[in-house]
Amino acid sequence: MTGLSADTLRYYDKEGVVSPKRSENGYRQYEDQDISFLKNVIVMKYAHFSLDEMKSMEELYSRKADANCSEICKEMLTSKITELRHAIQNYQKIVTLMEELLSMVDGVDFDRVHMKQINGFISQLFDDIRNDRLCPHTWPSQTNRNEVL
Amino acid sequence: MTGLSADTLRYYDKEGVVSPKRSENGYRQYEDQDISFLKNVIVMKYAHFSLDEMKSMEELYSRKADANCSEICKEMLTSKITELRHAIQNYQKIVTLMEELLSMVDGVDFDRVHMKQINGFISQLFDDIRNDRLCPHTWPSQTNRNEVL
DNA sequence: CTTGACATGGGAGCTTACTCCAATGTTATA
DNA sequence: TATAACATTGGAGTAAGCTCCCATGTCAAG
Repeated sequence: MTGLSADTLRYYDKEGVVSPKRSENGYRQYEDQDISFLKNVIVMKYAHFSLDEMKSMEELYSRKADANCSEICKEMLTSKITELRHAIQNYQKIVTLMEELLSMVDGVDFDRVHMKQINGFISQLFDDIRNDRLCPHTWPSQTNRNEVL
Repeated sequence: MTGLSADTLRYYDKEGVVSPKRSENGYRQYEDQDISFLKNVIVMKYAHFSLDEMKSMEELYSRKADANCSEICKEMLTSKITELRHAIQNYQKIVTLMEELLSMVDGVDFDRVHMKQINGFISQLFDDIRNDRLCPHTWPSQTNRNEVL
């Protein structure tokens, strides 16, 4: 129904992302709500949500929450929306960049001036990306052993 | 200059993504071209290119290639462009979905009819995503031990 | 000439998200 | 009732992409 493997479903259960009810014999019983959330999991996975983020979304779907979800959940949603909006804008620029590069290699003439323009465009895009403070996978985690002392 | 750690640069060198010239003493010398490509690496990383994909892009920047890159490189670029275009469309829908969910939890009334609509929207989006054949990270790799026999 | 702050490679370890295997339990069908 | 086809758990292994540690090597400044 979702295209996920049995192992993956067991893993999601173990991690607390989707924990369906169990029947008498201990078998997992996925209800409509679970299936619906699993589809949302796949959608979120597509948008590179982490399992932890999905876990916080699970509140919204679980029987526990009636109308509200925790601050953590709301903050996650808000920052994800911002992140995705930035991503859309940057992806559009990246498409332009990739098309430029492709047209360049398809064309007969490899133009150094053209290449310089492209490099300028990359620098610009690089700065845009660096200036969002919302792209966890792009910049290294700040553990930084050098700052220990 | 790029925000990447020394360890990461060494790793990229080892993996053949960016292999700068070495000076007499064996130290890595990053030239303008290398810096430029490293910025592109970060841009590509933002768009979830794998290191292997970046490696194939490296052809375009290396002194080896003058005007053309291999078929593999072109195909990669073409399919990445398509993938990103789909991603943009789906991300837009996901933003809408997340905004719906957020407004729902912020509102006073948690509406089961509303939730049904949202679930319908998720199913639709789920099908859209499933129907692109270009989302490697979303669907499980088809190793499938059951098909061995 | 020593000291300290860099660089090097090799290799171990970490995180995320699975994926597989083995031992065992449950259940529908011949 | 035996057997096959499912389910369960625990735990090990995998791949990507780093991240850290360590023993050495290089080099500029005091």
